[in-house]
Amino acid sequence: MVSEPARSPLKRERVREHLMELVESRAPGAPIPSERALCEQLGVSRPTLRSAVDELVTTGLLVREHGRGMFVARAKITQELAPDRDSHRLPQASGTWASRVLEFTTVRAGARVGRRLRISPAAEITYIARLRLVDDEPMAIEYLHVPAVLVPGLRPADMESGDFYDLLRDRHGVRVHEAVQSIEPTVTNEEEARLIGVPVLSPALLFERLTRDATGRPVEYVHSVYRGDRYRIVSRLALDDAAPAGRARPAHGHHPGIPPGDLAGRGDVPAQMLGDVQPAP
Amino acid sequence: MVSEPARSPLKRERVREHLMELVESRAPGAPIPSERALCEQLGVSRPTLRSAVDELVTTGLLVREHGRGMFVARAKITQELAPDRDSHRLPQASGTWASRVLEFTTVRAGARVGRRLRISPAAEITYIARLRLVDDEPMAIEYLHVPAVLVPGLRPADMESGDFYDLLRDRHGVRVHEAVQSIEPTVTNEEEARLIGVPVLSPALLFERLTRDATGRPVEYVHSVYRGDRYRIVSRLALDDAAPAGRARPAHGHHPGIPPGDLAGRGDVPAQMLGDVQPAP
DNA sequence: CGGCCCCAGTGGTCTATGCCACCTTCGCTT
DNA sequence: AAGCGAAGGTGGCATAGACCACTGGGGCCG
Repeated sequence: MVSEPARSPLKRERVREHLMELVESRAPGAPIPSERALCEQLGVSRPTLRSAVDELVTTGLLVREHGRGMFVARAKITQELAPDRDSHRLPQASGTWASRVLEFTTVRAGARVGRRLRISPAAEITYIARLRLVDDEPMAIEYLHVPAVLVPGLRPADMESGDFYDLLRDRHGVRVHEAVQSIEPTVTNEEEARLIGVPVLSPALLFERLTRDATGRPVEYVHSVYRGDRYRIVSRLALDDAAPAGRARPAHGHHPGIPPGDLAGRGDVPAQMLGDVQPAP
Repeated sequence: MVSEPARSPLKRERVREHLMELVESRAPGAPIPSERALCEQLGVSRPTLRSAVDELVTTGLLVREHGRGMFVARAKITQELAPDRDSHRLPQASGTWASRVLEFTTVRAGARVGRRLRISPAAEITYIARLRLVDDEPMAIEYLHVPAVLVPGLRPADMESGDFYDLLRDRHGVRVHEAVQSIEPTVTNEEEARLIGVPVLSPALLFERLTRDATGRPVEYVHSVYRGDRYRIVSRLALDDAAPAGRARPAHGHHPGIPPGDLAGRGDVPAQMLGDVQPAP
């Protein structure tokens, strides 16, 4: 990550070095030469130049604007390891949350979603994509998949206000009971980046959730992407041996980020998660 | 991301969809056809095919092996998020965990760590960097910072086996009580990528944790990076209205990934996190 | 003068192609 | 039988060129 004057046999590396110096010599927001001009200056092809630029865009040093040019990034999007971050952002639950429906259709479930919802791939589902906003700024994209038979007459406007689970209960007689949710890191693709307003390949959190009613019937499959530069999860962990009476002590291994002791590991984890069974051959 | 039978004008999109179904129809670790074969099958050029594969690789669905081929990624290690209900059975982390100490020194705390641990920047801390392995494969890097006065005589070997919190209690008389932990997405830098064996800029989870004893005194500040392609967090959520008597119903907003209803914007979350107080200007 | 359109320049996508580095395998050599 | 080495397949890197989509401004036309 640091200097290293050693020249790499990779042209990309050399180009990247040049670009970084170019960035540092300019003020934030300043334009840099066009791709074609840089290609000629550096004697490389455009795909090579672009691939080098891609890296700098990912790390947040450069921004591209279609039809306008490339510019030195205004502020660091993603901070590198050492979190000197002066700005520990506001608590997650703060701000005013709102939704904007991007898409609302009834389509066939298809193989993947059908498997998760335990319905036929040909069965119809209500598919809803909505943007989640906090104080009018995009925070996440949510893709909902609900078996169509469960929510007859559902309208897009229903998804822009109020609580969906309340709606399910009060108007469709469906009471959500439990959910299994997975959280993993990812990076944004083009569509996600555009919708939540961050560069492509920015860090993000990917949530997947399968919700069931009391009978165990899947009622919704949700897939959502939260921008990583504005969202984080905070948890308080009780580690005490002498826990408040009557409450089981959560062992270390129960918390993400606190692996079990070296000899403790073994594992049969729930083989099926989110209903996506993958029978080994 | 999911479903959406709508065809995109982008070939990459179409190719990606094909690849995803191909991945899901195979067991983890199974090989998929070669790049050149897939190009012919799908009628696209190799750069296009490769660009689509790139997305799935950074997403963690596919892995490439130079000279061997492409394979469906293995399942992720999963851990359960702090269970708000009594944690039932099931071990929360799979695999056999081990550690390898990379660095073990005593240094001055410095401004950043000193602030978090509530000690003088000039005070000495024991700094430990260790690699966390699961089934002998690198899973995470952990950077521990502990006030040196708390752990006199601690040796590197102590950090390679057994539970650190047990060690603190039994040998140093320090009983950890609670911790505040934040989880956020990031991407690997050069060093991290090298240590945990993933490409640079791969998705990863960044944990930060401040642990305190019963008196509220900070005893450890941990900063760790988990590879995103092999690790995820899974949580079971109880959403029932009619919750078991006497237990508060977890409101939606309390779960990451389930934002509060549109009008609900509330927010009581610890204003200060990880001891890094930053009064808003 | 005002509004519209067109056009040049920019990034975005895709193709076709070549060569290199790496891994596996299989047959030849010792 | 054991070892070695060449061949063929795989992913990795880079090229040159074409066309599309978007932006902004300047010139044309009303």
